[in-house]
Amino acid sequence: MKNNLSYTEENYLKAIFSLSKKTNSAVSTNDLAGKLVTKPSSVTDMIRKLADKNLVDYKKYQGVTLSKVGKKTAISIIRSHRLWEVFLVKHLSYRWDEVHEIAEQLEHVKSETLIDHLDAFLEFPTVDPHGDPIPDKDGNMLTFTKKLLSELEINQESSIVGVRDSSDDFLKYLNNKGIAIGNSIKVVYKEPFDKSLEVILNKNKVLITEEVAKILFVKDIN
Amino acid sequence: MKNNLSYTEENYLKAIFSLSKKTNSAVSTNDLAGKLVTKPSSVTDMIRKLADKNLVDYKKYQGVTLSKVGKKTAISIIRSHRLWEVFLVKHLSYRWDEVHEIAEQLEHVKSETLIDHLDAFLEFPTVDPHGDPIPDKDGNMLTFTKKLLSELEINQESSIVGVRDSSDDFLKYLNNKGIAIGNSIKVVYKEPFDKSLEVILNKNKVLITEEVAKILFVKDIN
DNA sequence: TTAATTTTTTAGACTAATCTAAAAATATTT
DNA sequence: AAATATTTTTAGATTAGTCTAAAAAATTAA
Repeated sequence: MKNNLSYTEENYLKAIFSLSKKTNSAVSTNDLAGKLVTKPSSVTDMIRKLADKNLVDYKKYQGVTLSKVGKKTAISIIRSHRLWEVFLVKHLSYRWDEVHEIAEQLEHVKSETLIDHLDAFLEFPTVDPHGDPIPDKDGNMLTFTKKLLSELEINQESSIVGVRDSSDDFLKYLNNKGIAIGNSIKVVYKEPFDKSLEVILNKNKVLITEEVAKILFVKDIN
Repeated sequence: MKNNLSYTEENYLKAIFSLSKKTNSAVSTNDLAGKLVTKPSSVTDMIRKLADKNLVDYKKYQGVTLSKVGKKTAISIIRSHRLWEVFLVKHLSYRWDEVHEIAEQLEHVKSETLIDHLDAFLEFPTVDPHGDPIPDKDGNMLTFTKKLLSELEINQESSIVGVRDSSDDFLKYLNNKGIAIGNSIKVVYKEPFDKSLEVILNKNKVLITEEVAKILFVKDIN
């Protein structure tokens, strides 16, 4: 039960989790090296080590998948990361585009109880400041398919869950328009000519350009 | 200005700081090895490295002292540690005897701004849950000489700043008697026979045994 | 002030995580 | 299916932090 993984091992598990989520299959050595900004040979070494610890399943040249324990571990690190992000934004007045790097460090703090205490203090949030779901202590989390606003069907009730990229200018734009994560949004008309969208945002009719619609993530409601 | 020290280097600086505080002179290789639970040869190696980075002053066989930069760094780590302890006790409902280990990890999280944000969130506390002073962002902190209650002179107004050792039983005892950090305390009579103390604690007369008086830390007021 | 003891340093080795360069396996093209 | 290209693994080296064992310096005792 006592894991005691190194900072590095934990980051590998997270990376494997996130890559296998996308492709839904075994993760290649090369992709992992890309994600972790390291060399494929280093990845092979580390995967071996993780396989020895039964955290991943691995056969030479076949890529790697998380074992049950490995997946559980990865999810608990993601939980930690996202809860810390909530803390930083909600209580330490960071903006959600500033917190990733700090949470990358905080997520590795080892304690049997810390994250559950933090969770309670934050009143059991279910999404982080980027709109990503936070696993609960058993590893369950909301599943929704995040898509770009530009891909949303007409009249589909949905809500804003995040942004793809976050320049300062874009954040100011969102602020100006009163757009925030959690807002309800529905496309009522797509202008064919310039692909701009007429949307109902928090009960107000607003015009959104294609450029913006390709940065905002939304999810369908129910 | 950009330090970027390793976890280990930071712990050496902290250890040197705390040992030189006590003896007020250069710290010996052996003492450092004892404090850090490592071998003297390892200490020599690391001190070399810290000396190369101008964090300590070191001459072979002469022990080591912190440089100006080294001292500043050590104090900022201590600041971080103690602020995190306040957070854990005040907001995550840990007891003050449970937080050290977690704070040992949190103190090493690197960010230009994190600790100042945390400080503001906690409303600029000046002492940690053990009663130790918290340096402000410029490194200044309250200085007081912590002593055992058993060493306190008759009629000296003082306050409780911490405990030396913290068993569960002792914490329960403190709870029972309504004794907490920050309470005002004054010895009005020392019984020569059993060395028990008659004290005024928060305006109430209380009897304290020698055993207890040797666990409680107090400081003189003004 | 020598001799014995203790402290500190040096030399050489180990582990974790990484790297480069080369070899082996797999995948893609023709 | 053979040739070519790509991916993955292996082999051997490097760095940080540690270790043991032995040598050197400093301290204490006789």
